[in-house]
Amino acid sequence: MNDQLGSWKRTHYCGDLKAGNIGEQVCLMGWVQRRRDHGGLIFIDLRDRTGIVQLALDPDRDPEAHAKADQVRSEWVVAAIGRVSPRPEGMVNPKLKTGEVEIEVSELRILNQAETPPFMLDEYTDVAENLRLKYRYLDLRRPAVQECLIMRHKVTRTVRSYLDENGFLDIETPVLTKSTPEGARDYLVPSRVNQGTFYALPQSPQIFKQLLMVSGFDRYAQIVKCFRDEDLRADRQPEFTQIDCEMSFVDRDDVIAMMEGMIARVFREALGVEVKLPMARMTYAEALDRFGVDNPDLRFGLELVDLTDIVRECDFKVFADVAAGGGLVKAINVKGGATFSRKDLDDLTGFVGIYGAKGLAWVKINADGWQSPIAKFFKDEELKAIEQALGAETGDLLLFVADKASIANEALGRLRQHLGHKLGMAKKDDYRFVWITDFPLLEWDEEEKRHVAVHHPFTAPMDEDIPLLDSDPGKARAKAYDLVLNGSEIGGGSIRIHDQAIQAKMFELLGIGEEEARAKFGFLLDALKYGAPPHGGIAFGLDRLTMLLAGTDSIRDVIAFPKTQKATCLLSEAPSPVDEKQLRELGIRLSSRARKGD
RNA sequence: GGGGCUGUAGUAGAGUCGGUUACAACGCCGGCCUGUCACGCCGGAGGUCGCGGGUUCGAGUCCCGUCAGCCCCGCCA
Repeated sequence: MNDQLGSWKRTHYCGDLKAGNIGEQVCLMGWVQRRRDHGGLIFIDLRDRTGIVQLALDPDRDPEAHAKADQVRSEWVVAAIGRVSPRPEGMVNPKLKTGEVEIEVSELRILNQAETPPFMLDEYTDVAENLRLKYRYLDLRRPAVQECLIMRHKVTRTVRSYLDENGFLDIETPVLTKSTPEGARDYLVPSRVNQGTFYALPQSPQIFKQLLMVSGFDRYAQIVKCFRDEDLRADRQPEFTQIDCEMSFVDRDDVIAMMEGMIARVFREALGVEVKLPMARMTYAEALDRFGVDNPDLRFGLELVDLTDIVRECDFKVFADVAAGGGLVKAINVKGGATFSRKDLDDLTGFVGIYGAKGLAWVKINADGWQSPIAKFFKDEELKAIEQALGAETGDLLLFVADKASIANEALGRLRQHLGHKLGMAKKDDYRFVWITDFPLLEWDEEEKRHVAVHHPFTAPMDEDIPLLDSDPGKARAKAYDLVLNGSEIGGGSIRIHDQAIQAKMFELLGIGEEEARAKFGFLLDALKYGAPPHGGIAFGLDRLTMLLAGTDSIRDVIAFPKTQKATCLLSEAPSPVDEKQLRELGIRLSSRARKGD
């Protein structure tokens, strides 16, 4: 039989008690982390979200409370009244924040019992993630997991106050909205009132925040859920949260400066880390050239070197053919990498294969020259030129990828990130920010045989590239920018098109016909006719940002109730079938395949 | 859609070459213990080896399929 809370009022949190509280009468409430029964004395580690404090129950001092403590088990919910006392000589526990004190309990109430949990809620037990997710409410009791969500709270709190201080208005946008072409697959919601039609959940509030600028709100911001029905990754969930901002009468540098200030403030208040401003910047072209990717990790070197011109005339047919065919031959120098085993090199070859590279050439620089399957194809002056370009010294390992530009860059760029981490060159508490700018506006989609927007269809071209929209649209650059931290894109945005004619031109370039543009985006095109101010903005991935601040490798760690890789919730068992009646109301009939659960 | 890793008491693991009754740890239950703090000591219970099929005299172990979780490619403006 449980005790009632009665008139008891909690006076302190467990983790807050220290030597300064000695002598005070306190009332504590929480969960039993552990009970240690010495036959006579019983110790209970009482836990709440602030930490743990030790309750001491002495049978001589209070037999009734001691008898109750005898029944108590792990994860039972108890309340205790007692006196904060210093621990006896030599009994201080330095591992505990509250280790200098303990509570001499005079009265104990069992508020609720608990079944033995399916896994131990201590810091020592490693539990399979599917079990953690099924019992997420128990998993969330663990301090390490709570820490991540507390970090998330600190981020949102800081962001909200910064944006408020800078005149941003928090305005909600619809969750039931209109499906748009371009971009990710939409989550659809059937309409009961208008059978046969569907709302879409927003991939982002993009168009609505632009409309708010047209309305004259000047600065908008929202911490908002977004939905994309695409496959999951360690850093991707189907519903995720953006810090979404938009500003009027600004250009790129204004947005960047405002947002740098916000990120610096977040790092100061959430981590105590000072970020040096202004942050570094790099063009997209430079990032690709030096690092092979548009999200470079700048904590280490290992930069890509373009050898295409050096090997153009060489006898190694693979390199020469790629160079002649307009591809790239690039390499990185792994300092001291000559110790890599044959298996290491095979693994690295497999690694670049994932990104489509057909091979990975390697050279070990030994004291007596090149050790390499391809050494024999190169003349002395070519060897020298390659060594010089890469700054090669004895003991180094040179790794080459030759392929069309997109594959050579990505494969070697990913290899660089991989090796940087594997070789311990990326320190966790080293935060290297860089803005990537001057993205291309469009890229050619081979499958669909048309241009698609690199950022999104509302991104403004650079002023000087506007004429290119007619002559050579593939060459036009965008007023777009991404913020990259240690190899992760944490945010991205752009200056938007505020001119109706340019927006219409953009749709045309994307192969969206006038009629389709009208049907899908007519309300935006109309709005742009009624005095849209120049405007632009950005959105940060709150989950990814929090991951980096919390130092975890999985986005699930910073989401209270995350979904599995198959986009299911192991706790609630969503998604699930619905009643036939619900479907009838919506005018929906399932295919026989769907009914069978194929 | 594709590639890879994992799946054995409640938990996390060991289980060799296919061979007797599937191990020890933590947790759980009972007993002892008045200064522990991942307390200690003694005893006990606890198994659909993910699931289905196959090979074999014999399968946790080998083969095929399947399910689930994770990592990755594609996908994610």
